[in-house]
Amino acid sequence: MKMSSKARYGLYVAVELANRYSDTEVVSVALLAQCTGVTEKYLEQIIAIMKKANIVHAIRGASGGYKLAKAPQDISVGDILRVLEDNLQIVDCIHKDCANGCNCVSRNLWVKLNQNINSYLDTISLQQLVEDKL
Amino acid sequence: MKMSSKARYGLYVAVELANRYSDTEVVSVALLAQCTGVTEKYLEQIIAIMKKANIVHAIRGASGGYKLAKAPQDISVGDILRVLEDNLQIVDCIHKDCANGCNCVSRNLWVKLNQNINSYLDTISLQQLVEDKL
DNA sequence: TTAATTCCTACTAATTTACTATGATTTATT
DNA sequence: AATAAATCATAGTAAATTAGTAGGAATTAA
Repeated sequence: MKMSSKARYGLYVAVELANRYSDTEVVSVALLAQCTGVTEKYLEQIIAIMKKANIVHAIRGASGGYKLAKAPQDISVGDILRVLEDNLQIVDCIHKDCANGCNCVSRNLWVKLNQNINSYLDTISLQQLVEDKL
Repeated sequence: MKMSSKARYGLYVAVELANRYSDTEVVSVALLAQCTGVTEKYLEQIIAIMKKANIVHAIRGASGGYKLAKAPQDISVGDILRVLEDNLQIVDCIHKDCANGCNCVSRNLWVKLNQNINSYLDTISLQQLVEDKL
């Protein structure tokens, strides 16, 4: 039950973009890689997922880069982590038809735990996170 | 960020033992394996961890088996999952000295998320779980 | 003495994660 | 038009973790 590097790095990227948030400027992967200490190539893949989920917006070509698709106060940490961490689902069987062995009282626990985690992470905006107001 | 099979199976075992809780009777691994659909050999390893953590108590020899070390209302789901799921720690870097790259605002988030998960799971006793009163 | 059980520990197969690598495409700048 | 700086797309691989399998020793009730 570890948060993956993918999700952690993705959040780091979001934090860096939030710190540099502006209507006009974009940030290159090269700079994000430098700030986060993650390779450019790996970040590209992670950012691609975030782009697809409309968390970041890209400008292609020379002097292109990435920016947040919305203002930091309008993006929750939950929004970001869900797209990078398999919808923040703690166990797979919740939505599966697990006829065998799946103990239903435990299953209810997983559902509640999921709700707990998601609703907590949804209360925190990227803005709050960068201002360290948790 | 998936709960491991180890932790899930361990909780299933705890639920089965809670359902059969009595001062005198013990339950064999063979029966637990049958109820949970997990192999005896794998359950043995999982139960060994739970025994070491004083969650279950063992009686060796013929007609031996396992029982809960405490009453179901005195064991929390958090108690069980922590011993099976690396102390329910969502990221490793929290207690490490991560000089490079570790973005501290994110780190605070992991700490809070951990607290959130642990405190939720600590409010739920095995008794509540088996009575499905979440 | 036997059979039923827990206990101990080494090994292995499968899966997932975390990258690396290559190159195409796009676009501002000169 | 050429160049350079950037994103985009996708295949491959190495490392780590997870999830078991396997064999047998130790214990104890019957």
